Parts: sequence; C-alpha cells; structure tokens
Amino acid sequence: MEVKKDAQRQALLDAASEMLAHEGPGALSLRKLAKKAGASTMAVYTAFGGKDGLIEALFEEAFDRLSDMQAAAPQDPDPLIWLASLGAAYRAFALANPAYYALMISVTMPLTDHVLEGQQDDPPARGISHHPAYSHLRQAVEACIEAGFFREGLDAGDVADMLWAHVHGLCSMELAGYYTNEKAAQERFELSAETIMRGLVSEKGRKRLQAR
Amino acid sequence: MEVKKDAQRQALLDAASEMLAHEGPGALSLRKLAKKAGASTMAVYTAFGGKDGLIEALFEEAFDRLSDMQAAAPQDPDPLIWLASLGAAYRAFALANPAYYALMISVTMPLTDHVLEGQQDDPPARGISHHPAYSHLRQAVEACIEAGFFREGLDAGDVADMLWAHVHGLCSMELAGYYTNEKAAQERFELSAETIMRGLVSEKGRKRLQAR
DNA sequence: CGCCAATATATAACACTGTTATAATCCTGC
DNA sequence: GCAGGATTATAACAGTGTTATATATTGGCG
Repeated sequence: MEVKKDAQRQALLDAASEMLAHEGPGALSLRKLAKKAGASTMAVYTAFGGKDGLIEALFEEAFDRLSDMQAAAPQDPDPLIWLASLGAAYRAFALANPAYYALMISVTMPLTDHVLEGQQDDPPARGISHHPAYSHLRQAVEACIEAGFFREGLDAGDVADMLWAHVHGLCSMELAGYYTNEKAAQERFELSAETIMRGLVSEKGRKRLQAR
Repeated sequence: MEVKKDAQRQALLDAASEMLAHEGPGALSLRKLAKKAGASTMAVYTAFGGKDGLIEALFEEAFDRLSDMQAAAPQDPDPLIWLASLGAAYRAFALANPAYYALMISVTMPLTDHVLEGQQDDPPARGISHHPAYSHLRQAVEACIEAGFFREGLDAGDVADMLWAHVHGLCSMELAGYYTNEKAAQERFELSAETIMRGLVSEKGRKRLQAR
C-alpha cells in the first residue's frame, strides 16, 4: 500500500512536471493535473496537502535537477575550472528548464508577503544551504580557498552566496528576455563570470586564471 | 473630461499601489480594487484594458520609483563612488518596496512562457534599456570608463548589464529570505559590490578604490 | 476469515478570480 | 437640445483552489 500510494504520488508529480515544462507554471491547475494523471482532485490533497505542497515538491525536484547537472559537470582538479563549470551548469539548467527555473524564483518570492510592513522579525529562512546544489558550489569554493587562489580573509559561505547571487541574476535576466541574441548572452555570461572571479582571486589565483 | 478620466485612472493606480504595498501582489483583485477606489470593475478595463495593463502600469511605476531613488543618490564627482551609491540605492529601493520589487521580477518572468519549447526566435525584448533607471547606471559606468578606472576593452552596456544582474541577484536572494539577519545582509552586499568592482577596475581604478 | 474503524476517494458545492455580454447612463459634439 | 458613441453598472460565464459529504477501499485485529 505504501508503494501504491507512492506510485500515485509519483504519477501526479510526473504529470505536474510535464505540464510545468510544456505549458508553463500558469497552466498548472489541479483539475487538469488530476485528469491527466487519471486521478481525482482530492488525490493532490492526500499526497501533497494542496497545491502549495505540490509546488513545494516541484521546487525540490527543480533543485534536484540542478544538482544533477552540477554533478555531471567535470570536477576538474583545478578548483577554478571546476567553479567555472559549475556556473556553466547552473546556466545550462536554467536554459534547459525555464519553467522550473521560473518556479524556483517565483516560489521563493511570495515569501515577500511576510516581509511586508517591515515584519522582518519573522524570517522564513527557506534555507537552501543544506541542499547538494549548494554543497557543490561551496565545496568548489573551499577548494579554491585552500589552494590559496582567493584573497585572504574571504569566508567560503560568503563567496558561495555571492557567486550564486551573481549567476542567478545573470540567468534570471537572460530568461526574462533582456538580452536579444543567444550568442551574445553566452559571451556576456562568460565575461561576467570572469569578472567576478577576477574580483575574488588572490595574486596566485590571478596568475592561474591568466594561464588559462 | 480628459482630466477626469486621468483622475480616475490615477485613483485606481494609487489604490492598486497601496494594496500592492500593504497586502502583496497576491491580494490584488479587480473587485477589491474597484471597491477600494469607489469605482466599478469595468473602470479597470477602460483605463488599463484589463489586469495585465494594470500590472504593466504598476511595473512602470516601480521603475519610476527606483529611478527616483537613484536620482536622489549623491552623484559624487568620483564615478566609482557614484556607482556604489547607485547600487546602494537599488538595494534600498528593493528593501523599502518589496512588493513592487517582487512585481518587477514576477512580471518579467512570465515571459518564460514564450521561451518554453525552445521557441526562442520570438524574443519579447522587454527592453529596460531606455528607462531612466538604466540610464543612470549606464552614465555612471561610462564616466568610470572615460576616467580610465575600468579595464581596457570593456563595453559600457555590457558592464551596466553585468552590474544590474549582480545587484539584482543579491537583492532578490536577500528578499527571498536566504540571509537571516539584516546586518549581515548589508555587509554581504557591500562585500559583494566591492568584489565585482575589483573585477572591473583597471590598475588606476584599483588604486582609486584602495584610497577609498 | 470477517468485521470495523480509519483512510482515500469521488462528487458536488463554495468562494473566489479575470473576463465578457448586456443594458442603462452619462457626456460630448453638432 | 439632442442624437450617438463611449462609459458605466449589473450580472453571467468559465475558470481557479479548497472544502464538505457521502461512498468506496483499505488495513489491522479478534
């Protein structure tokens, strides 16, 4: 029974995932989903507790997919190259799964409702810090620090957050349609990634970058 | 009559703005808005053509507010300092108007629906390039380039896009609740801004930064 | 095995959303 | 002053997520 329930939950999730990727986040309604999965509307409530729970599950799957693409990125012995490939993997994920990416940032954003009227004393703290997707980045950063490629006194967590925010900003603006042609966006991404790396590296790291 | 129509449109816009800021984007319904503004639901359609038009108008107002805060930032003779204050103004806007900020990125994001299924040949091109908010940033960047503070061969547009994306990424993650305490977020922002500036500057600019 | 309680389902209703059809109203231009 | 076009108000329509209710199904236990 456990397995059957999980099977239906998975069927629901797969159908939702398919709808999300093909028709976008706006077209994901419980009735359509239930019909597509051959189940009743209530099944979503028993499996996920409602639409919010479903979105949450899709949100986690999005991070899993990102993590998978990061893991597939070549873990070069040179941590600087590894870091660059992680950034490229992030962008590749965003471009390959625009609907998932839109979901990732639209599901974190509604939390601003709690921020309204300055009630900032209640931080939702939707921590992504413990997810593999974050760990990958953090490990690469730590490797760079240990290798002495980064400036003195930089905290690995701060740098990871900084890089994540930077790459996230680039990808979200690219997907939002700010940049016109695809080729330019690719070059801009690389230029931007190179720029922030240049801001992070120590003298030793700078030489390593220069050597390509 | 022209003025009266504009007056009602403005009343609608003000009410919507108030609702947006106090109850968040989710609570903005046409019926509540009409009741609050003392008008009928149809008024929204004659004034804005529908909810999308209303959102568009609020979107533009968001950029106007941002532009105002940027204009209020001290235009220091040193373009590096000017640039830093523009970044701080951006963040101040985002923190002071979280609902507007959420709207800004949620209204650009739905465009991903058009990106679905790889039909990227239809770029929506929601250009922000011609808005004063972008011009402020671009002018400061150009001033830095003319002063020789930036590395050789950097395009002003590329740098402006890069900086916008960086600051946007930082603010959106901060508002999404990734960072816990306020003080740390402030420091992280400054550290991050300093880092990307360090990646942009020439030797001359580096010395200028070091001199504070 | 058979029953009973607990759970999951299906159907329909509820409260809401944006949008649109239909009149009544107002306001403008002649 | 008055006809005609635009603007409004009211209500209906097609959706949405959620919930109530009654049916079906399941699991554990005597």
